[in-house]
Amino acid sequence: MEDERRFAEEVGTVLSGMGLPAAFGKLMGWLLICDPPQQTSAQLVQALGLAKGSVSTGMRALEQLGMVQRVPASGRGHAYEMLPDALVRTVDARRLYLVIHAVMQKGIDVLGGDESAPRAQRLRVTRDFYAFVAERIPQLIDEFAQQEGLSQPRKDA
Amino acid sequence: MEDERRFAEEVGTVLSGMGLPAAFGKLMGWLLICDPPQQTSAQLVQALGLAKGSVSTGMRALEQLGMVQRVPASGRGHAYEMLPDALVRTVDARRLYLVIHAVMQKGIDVLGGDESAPRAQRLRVTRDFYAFVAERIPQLIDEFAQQEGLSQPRKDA
DNA sequence: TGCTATGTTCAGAAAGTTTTGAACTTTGGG
DNA sequence: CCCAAAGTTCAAAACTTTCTGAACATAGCA
Repeated sequence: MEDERRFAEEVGTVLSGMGLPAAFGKLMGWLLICDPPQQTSAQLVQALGLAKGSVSTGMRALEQLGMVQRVPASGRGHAYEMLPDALVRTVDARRLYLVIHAVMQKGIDVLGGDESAPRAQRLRVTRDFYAFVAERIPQLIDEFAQQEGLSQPRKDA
Repeated sequence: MEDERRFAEEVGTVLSGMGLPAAFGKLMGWLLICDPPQQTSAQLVQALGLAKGSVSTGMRALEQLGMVQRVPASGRGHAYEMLPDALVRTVDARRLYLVIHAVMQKGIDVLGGDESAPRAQRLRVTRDFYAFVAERIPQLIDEFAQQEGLSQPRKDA
């Protein structure tokens, strides 16, 4: 019980060290380990000692990342439940790679758009690498999903 | 000239949006596009309008990530030069994946160490996924290096 | 060795982010 | 339709991080 809460705190610390809000990490840690897996906002407030506002904001983020889904709760309102493959989805952040790809292309354009120019080499290698990674990540995830027997978690957004 | 400086600023903004210091991003952007590729601290201070301290700190970080190397400069001191595959190296952040792997294992331990327990499922899938990714990333990088004709950028740290 | 260019450190200022909680809105039961 | 529970928003406070620049250290030339 207390160990589980401590685990949530620890995930909070780790994610915080990666530049994410601690509240976000605590919620994630708790939802990974809590019993039952469905938790209402009120329960999360209680369990983690966070303000209602922080839970609201944090859960919205987790939802938008596709890590958590709402489920009907008895009475009114809803509960949240983390998906089994929640963290798998986060690696599928193709957007990140595509942003870098775009910036590198812009750099090449600044240099006159000549890809073969020696000065453009670093930019070109970087651009191509991120394109390569963005292309490969979905394959990697599929491969894992298959060997693990998960249904494909392909995200379309 | 002015476009190039603007490019550096833009990389600063993008990386800043990813939780990294803006000065770090500006240095990276400038080193990706500058001519000549070798730049002294004084030149970086001048080009980017950063304080000496910020350049010093930022360059130390870029060096430790293996993105930049010191090269002898005429006169005293040294210059920095970004490696062509600098950003390729940053994806090879296996440490990140292994940290998450370790946290998930800890969570399973909190639950009594029984991997087959239903409650441990989310933790187990996550742990295994990060192990999988940590294992595959080097392969992915090698594959890219080969198709691009780069010498292997394997980092041992 | 003295002198200057170069580089680093670090304390405080500036900037930015997260958290909180009170006010507000929404929802659903009776 | 009213009321209470549930959820959201947002401004201000608390906190954290980055940036700056002056003081300090180091290295090489003469």
